[in-house]
Amino acid sequence: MATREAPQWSRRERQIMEILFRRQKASAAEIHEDMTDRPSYSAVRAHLRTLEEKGHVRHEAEQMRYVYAPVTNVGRARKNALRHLVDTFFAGSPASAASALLDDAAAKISADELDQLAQLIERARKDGK
Amino acid sequence: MATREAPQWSRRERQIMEILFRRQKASAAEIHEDMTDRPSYSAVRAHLRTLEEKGHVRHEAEQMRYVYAPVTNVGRARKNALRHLVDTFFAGSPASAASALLDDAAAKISADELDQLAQLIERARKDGK
DNA sequence: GCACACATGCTAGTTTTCTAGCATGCTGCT
DNA sequence: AGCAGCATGCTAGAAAACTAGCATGTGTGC
Repeated sequence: MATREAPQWSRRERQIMEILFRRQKASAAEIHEDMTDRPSYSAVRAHLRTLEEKGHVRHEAEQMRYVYAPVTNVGRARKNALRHLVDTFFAGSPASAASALLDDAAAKISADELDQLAQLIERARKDGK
Repeated sequence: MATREAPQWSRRERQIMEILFRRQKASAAEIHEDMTDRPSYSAVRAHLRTLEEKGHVRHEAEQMRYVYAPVTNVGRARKNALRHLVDTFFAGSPASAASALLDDAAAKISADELDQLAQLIERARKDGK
């Protein structure tokens, strides 16, 4: 178990997909701007085209330009990403991952958010019983 | 802000690095076995060699064979990976990520772990004040 | 000593990824 | 109409990734 599959995307494709996941949708120009390590605009468009051919991305025409979005449901992608990260870095334990999250960024979590998390834990406790 | 850089590793390299992060260290043969989508053993070794040249991996001789390990401190890699995931999928909010973690896998978190998490939250609350 | 098992070093070819540039079409302005 | 600005479609070449196979070295058992 826990064997690894080759990532489905190439370097650039992955970079583009992540931008799309973050922005939900974006034009080729926006994606291009979002990259530090910027290839030509043309190259980005070409990648979008191949991503579309492979079925990872779709586009809509929005007043004269295309706006791209991931085909995969974002929630599902999120879960996959989480699971993958938990597997590779936290020996499959979501609890360790959560605790790393809390630990590292404690300062940045608001009181409200802490309350919400506490509630979640409370609920999990009850479900578990 | 939140611009994206091209991933530092190629497909295969990434796959290999993740196996190494998960196992901490492994021989070429072990890495090879860990892949579903298996290239030749030789190819794996070649990748390890280039990863080593690029400084991502180091090896030690351990009774006649090489055992490879990531050069990056695993803790640091973990944090990077978390930050990256939080940025791309949770709009930079560690709290949302943590809550997704708890939510999704609630069933799998033991009572003890829940207690620990609750403690962490408690502590974060106090620090915040 | 010799063959076998199993390890690494290296090289060269194939495949995929990545890229730029040009052709083209549409819109709005003068 | 003619032109500028900005969009897409496409193609072909460059660069990087990926791979296999052979050469080689070193212990182990017969």
